[in-house]
Amino acid sequence: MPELPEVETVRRGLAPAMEGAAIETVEVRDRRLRWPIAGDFEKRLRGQTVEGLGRRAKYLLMDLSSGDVLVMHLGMSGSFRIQQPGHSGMRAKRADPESINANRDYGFRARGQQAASRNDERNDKPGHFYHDHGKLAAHDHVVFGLSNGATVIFNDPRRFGSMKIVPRARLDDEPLLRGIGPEPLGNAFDAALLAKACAGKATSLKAALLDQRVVAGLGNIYVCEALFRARLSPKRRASTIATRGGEPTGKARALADAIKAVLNDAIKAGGSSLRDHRRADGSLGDFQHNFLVYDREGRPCPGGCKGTVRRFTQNGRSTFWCPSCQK
DNA sequence: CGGCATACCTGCAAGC
DNA sequence: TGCTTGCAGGTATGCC
Repeated sequence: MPELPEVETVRRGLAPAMEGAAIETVEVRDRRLRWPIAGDFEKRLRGQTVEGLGRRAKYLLMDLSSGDVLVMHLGMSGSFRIQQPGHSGMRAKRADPESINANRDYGFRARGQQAASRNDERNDKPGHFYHDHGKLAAHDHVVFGLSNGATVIFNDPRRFGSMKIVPRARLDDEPLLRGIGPEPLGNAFDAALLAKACAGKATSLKAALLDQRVVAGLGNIYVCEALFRARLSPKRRASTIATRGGEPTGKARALADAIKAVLNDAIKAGGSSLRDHRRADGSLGDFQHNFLVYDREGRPCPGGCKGTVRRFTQNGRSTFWCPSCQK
């Protein structure tokens, strides 16, 4: 699912619910993510206050009062949702967006109702919120119960996502993050930096932009979209947008501008919802309606050039483009 | 080292 | 209807 705009949307959705709250309970229901969740995971999180929620490339970084950072990746199918006290965790069907909040129940357990898990028992008394573990769905792998009553749930059908705890002081040495290129929405990113990263690269522009060492956070959708906006061919050698010294050409400027614009537009729309990506509050992102070429094979070129959007496989993944105006 | 294929995993749609 | 096939938003790993 998620590229930079979707991860940023998730971050913005989770931050208000998590920052300043303590993690009271951690339930790992399936440790088999991309790598097994470490054995001390729960112990290192329990009791910690969430000091901040950041993002680097497609990673979410949860800063904890212990000095640890929880480094999380959504893989292809990961998502978070928040259950607030007083709301059920039922998710609306896509065809029925109005029902998102329709299925309420009480955040206080009715008398005689069984606690759903041992984690609930400590809060299972009148006047205390319980963490609503009773509404968990398939592929809900990690459940955080917060001191403010909210429950934050990580769901990931394909289990390509990951969670790893790293001491903040060693974040710079973390292999998952080390070597990642510039943040495309950061101040440092510009045509010169992009040109330098592409200089000398024999591979295609498409492959170069997918390489997280060149630019952070782009994936298949936004690479296709940025290349279209810049009218550059995905097949072009990456080195051809820089001069020999790594100096930017006009093409590098166009591409850097296109990358920033498409990411900003997508974040503004709350990301793209292809299969079931949602914001953490359950609402859908809208940007998929603004795709110009991605998943639009056979349609007329949206640039009005009389060409047709085509699709071909490049490095094992679908590329969508307009061969008549992307050069 | 750079560039490329492969592997990991589930769900869904299309085709037979 | 039910089966098979291919494809999906990512990235670490291993091979040349």
